[in-house]
Amino acid sequence: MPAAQPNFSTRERILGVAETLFARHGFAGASLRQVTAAAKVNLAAVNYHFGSKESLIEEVFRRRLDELNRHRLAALAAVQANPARVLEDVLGAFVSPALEQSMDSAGGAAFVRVLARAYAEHDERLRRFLSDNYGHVLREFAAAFARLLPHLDKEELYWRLDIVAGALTYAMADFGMIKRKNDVSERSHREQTAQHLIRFAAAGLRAP
Amino acid sequence: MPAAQPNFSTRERILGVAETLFARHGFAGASLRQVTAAAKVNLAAVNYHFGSKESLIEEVFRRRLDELNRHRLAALAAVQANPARVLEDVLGAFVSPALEQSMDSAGGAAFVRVLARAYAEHDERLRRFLSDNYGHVLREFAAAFARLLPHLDKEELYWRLDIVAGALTYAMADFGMIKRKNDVSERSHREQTAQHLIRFAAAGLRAP
DNA sequence: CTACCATTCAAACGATCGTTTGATTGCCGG
DNA sequence: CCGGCAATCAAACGATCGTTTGAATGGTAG
Repeated sequence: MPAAQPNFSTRERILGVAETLFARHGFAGASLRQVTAAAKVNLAAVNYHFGSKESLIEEVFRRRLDELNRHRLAALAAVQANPARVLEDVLGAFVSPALEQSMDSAGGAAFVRVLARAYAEHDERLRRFLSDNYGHVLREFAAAFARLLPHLDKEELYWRLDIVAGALTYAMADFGMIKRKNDVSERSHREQTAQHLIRFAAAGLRAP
Repeated sequence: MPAAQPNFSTRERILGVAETLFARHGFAGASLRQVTAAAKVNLAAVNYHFGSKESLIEEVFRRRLDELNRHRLAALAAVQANPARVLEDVLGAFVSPALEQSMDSAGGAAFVRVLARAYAEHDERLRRFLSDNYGHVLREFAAAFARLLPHLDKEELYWRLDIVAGALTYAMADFGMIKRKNDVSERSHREQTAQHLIRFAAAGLRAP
């Protein structure tokens, strides 16, 4: 059960707990009663502060995506400034901010899982929301990859980026079989994940 | 809305529609009332034929997994018989049966999505069920990969296979952004997906 | 102190959930 | 022709869902 952080405001406690429970049980599977009970707030607080469950879901995304997008674009800009940049640098600019976010905040690790779940939901409304708030970042990265992979035509590049996105989402969300061992810290486990991902994806993208 | 195939038995109609709706809305998101209405059967038929919703979910898996596992192991055995086999052959033995299954049957395409959803669900009971009915196949493939990738130690290999599994699941479930164009048949779209996947994964696995 | 306003609260709303019941159907062996 | 049995059916069960209501609370500006 997710911790209810007593020092935080009602609104923030709801967001934090909702993030964790959505990650664990899905959007349909986690009820507002479970969320408010774990957050130690009144049931009606969700509709008072957010209007509806759907708006709460969107707010869970917006809170983290704003920050994540900013960091990703900044990291990409820093990489682009280096004329000697390689594929691994651009991949790192995409992965590292997600990695850092999942360390900083208590629920950050859960958010990566929530993001992965959103992909699994074919809900049209949710996909549109993500596309609106996320699409321009993906497009900038696609352009950066295109410049480093001139041997791939546009269609081939899109195919591969789609695969990369899937692999990234999956691995960062810990959907796979690999379990973190007890003698490895959460931090170094995620760092290892990112490192393996980047190496793998770079090789896949470079394939003739 | 999924088609209710009038010629099939009540039991089979339920399984087919459930597969489609679970793929589209998730296990918690698709209700038995939606399933039975679309299948044009009585609501009580689910509990009569399957006992519970959870048992229905398991039966949706069992029906296709039995066949899929058989075909994958057969394809792997065929590949292993060839001394000149390469990485792409083993990857093909894993991907092709899923590809063919998604063509043969009406709901086969949906099943790949259901399988991907199951990974996103962190439900312990469901993961155990999948591990029991699926684990030995994954282990056989892991051994086959290990023989072809002697430069990777055991841990490194597991990391990469985990990434490959994620990429495969994601891409085959069409979770990504790439949309099938109208002038491309469903069949050739999935064949293209598989082909790109295999090429990408082979390069990623071969990375030094 | 009082009046206000944002917030919290217990309680209830109607809808929908998975499941169960008991009657009804229709086929099939004797 | 009839008894039995698997299958289907309408209806209802209690539980839980997201949401709404109206009163209680508590701090703050006038």
